[in-house]
Amino acid sequence: MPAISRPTSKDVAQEAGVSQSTVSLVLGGKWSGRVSPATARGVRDAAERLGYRPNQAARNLRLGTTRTVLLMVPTLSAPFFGPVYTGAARVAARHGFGVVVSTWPDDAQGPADSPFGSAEAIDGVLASSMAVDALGRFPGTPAVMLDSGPDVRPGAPVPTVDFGVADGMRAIAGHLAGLGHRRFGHVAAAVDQWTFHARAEALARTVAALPGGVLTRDTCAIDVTSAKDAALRLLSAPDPPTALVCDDDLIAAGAYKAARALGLDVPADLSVTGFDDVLLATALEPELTTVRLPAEELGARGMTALLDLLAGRRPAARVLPGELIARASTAPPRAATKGV
Amino acid sequence: MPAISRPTSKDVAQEAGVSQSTVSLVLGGKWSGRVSPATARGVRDAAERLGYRPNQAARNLRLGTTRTVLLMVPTLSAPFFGPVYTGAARVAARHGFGVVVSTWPDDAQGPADSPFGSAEAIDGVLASSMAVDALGRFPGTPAVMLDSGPDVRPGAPVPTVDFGVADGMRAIAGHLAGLGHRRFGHVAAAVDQWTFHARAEALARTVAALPGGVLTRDTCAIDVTSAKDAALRLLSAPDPPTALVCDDDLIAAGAYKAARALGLDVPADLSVTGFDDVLLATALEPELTTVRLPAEELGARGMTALLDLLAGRRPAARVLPGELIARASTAPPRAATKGV
DNA sequence: CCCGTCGCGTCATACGTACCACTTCCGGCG
DNA sequence: CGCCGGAAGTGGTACGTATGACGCGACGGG
Repeated sequence: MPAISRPTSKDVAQEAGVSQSTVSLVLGGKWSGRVSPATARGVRDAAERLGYRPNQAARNLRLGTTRTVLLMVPTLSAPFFGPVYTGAARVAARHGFGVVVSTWPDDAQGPADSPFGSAEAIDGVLASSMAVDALGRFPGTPAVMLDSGPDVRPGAPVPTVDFGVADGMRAIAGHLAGLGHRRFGHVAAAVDQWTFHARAEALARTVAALPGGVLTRDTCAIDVTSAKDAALRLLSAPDPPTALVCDDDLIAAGAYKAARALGLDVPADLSVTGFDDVLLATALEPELTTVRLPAEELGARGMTALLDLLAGRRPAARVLPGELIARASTAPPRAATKGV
Repeated sequence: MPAISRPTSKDVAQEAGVSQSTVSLVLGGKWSGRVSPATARGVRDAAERLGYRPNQAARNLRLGTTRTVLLMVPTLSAPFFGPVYTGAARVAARHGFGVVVSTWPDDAQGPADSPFGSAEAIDGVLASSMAVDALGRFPGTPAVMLDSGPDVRPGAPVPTVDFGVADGMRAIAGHLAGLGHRRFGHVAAAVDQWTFHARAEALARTVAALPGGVLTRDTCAIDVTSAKDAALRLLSAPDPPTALVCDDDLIAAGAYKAARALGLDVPADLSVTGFDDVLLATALEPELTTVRLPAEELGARGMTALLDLLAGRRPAARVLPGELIARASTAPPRAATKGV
């Protein structure tokens, strides 16, 4: 299999009857006063005729830059990170940058020294907080953290783009409190990440500030069955909560299952809320009240910050507000309804 | 901002007191009888001390290969393609290859007209059928198609890895027929792709071969509300179907909503089936009977085929069987139950 | 008539790596 | 003693591109 070698700029030069330098000038676009329009057209035609595509490796070597950034996320199998990629890739493409994705620790196999294969020709790194530990693999590379909280790496400050999850959680709690709920159950993700700690703390503070507010709490993995079990534990306590606040839409799906298993109707007997507003939220019955986190914009903003950093500008830290989406899974508690 | 230049193999050579050639030999691993163990250790130590990382661009240029393949999918925001990536990346990493993702037509921007557009340094392309049209952007590049059907590109044969969707659909129809269903409604995706054509044809043939079998059909986009509308149309016909066969799990979620809107219980009044077995299938209530398509294995097999192709081996076409997953959304029809 | 200038291009080089061809050292054998 | 051969390592070059430093003819002013 003789790998057919693609035409080089030298071939184009020969075809057009000019020198390789001229080809480079013309195709590089900076020939304003150096090449006559006629010659430029000839070069373009020759390139077209031969189907010339510049060799990226040579260009990268010459320029010392790859115009490629690495997006590090824990997984693409979860519904949340696809849109993050989409937003990041859109902004990158607009600036002529490419994006390579690395999932970590999903890719924990292969040569242990580099789970990233040959993708190390990188100008910068955009890393989700869940992949923060892998940042050390790229010392000296400009980086931006996503959703990691404001206090990551106090020694070596790294720009961050975060969600306003605390505000989002306060909005949820306020919404439920406004409906008359006082007994809250928190089905929390057992994941040691800033975003979940922030959610838990915001909920706890809001409930504590509510006259008569009571909060119970249980934890689970981010999957349906584990969430169902945790919800069952909360609901089988004496004086069970009238509203389950879930850290995540998928966890809320587990809460639905728990309610169904106990013969409770959502939302008449039990209000349930999620977080993130992934596709699932509108596929469930009833549709889920949740907080929309603009994942695509997170990727876009993060990429913008990273490109700023690469251009020598200092990016501003940025917080993207979450938005309460009130759907059909929340309603006044039975007791309150009776009370009125 | 003086971009701090990383150490090169020349720096390592100086540090170790040897020539650059020797550094290359040692770090390249092919020094079996050419370099003394003592020298090799010295080189390794020096490299470690300086934190040397080889420059990928230079290596790519020298070797004429990038050890990187492009995965082209329509989007990462849909739940199906994340696992495809995961499987592909796992196999690639095991062989020292990296994967870059391109979503298309999601990324429909960029200076595509210029030959200096964002041309990627790529050894091969792994393309989902939904992105088949973009293959033309990489002429002469080895490629493997995923889920495109056996007859794509008759002129220039391209290896393919497909799902056995026809068998999967026959399994669904057989399962429903075995429960006693005779009146089927097909909520079909209005997408012009082989996989959906194959599903429709397999279902039509199976129902036609069933004594007393009746099939009605309506189409929708792949989203919940559009699917709900299509399902409502099918269910509001005279003599409505007792089972809705959906092209996709998300469409099945729409069918659930239609059933609920009409006051029908799933599965007592209406059986519903999906396709793909994405995360959603077990989050719904009742859990969805569907066909599991091993998406991760599709990516893995496709990558294996592509690496074979790159190595000069001729990959065998491969079909991955779908597996019927009978859950709680299917049951005998009311009429049949009464009949017994 | 000569020299500066300008428009149009070309020469040469460097980026960092891998690898072929070559040299040097040195012990052993005829 | 001379020669051979293997071990150990080095010199040099090429990959394809971008770009600063030049060449060169023509034109025009002094």
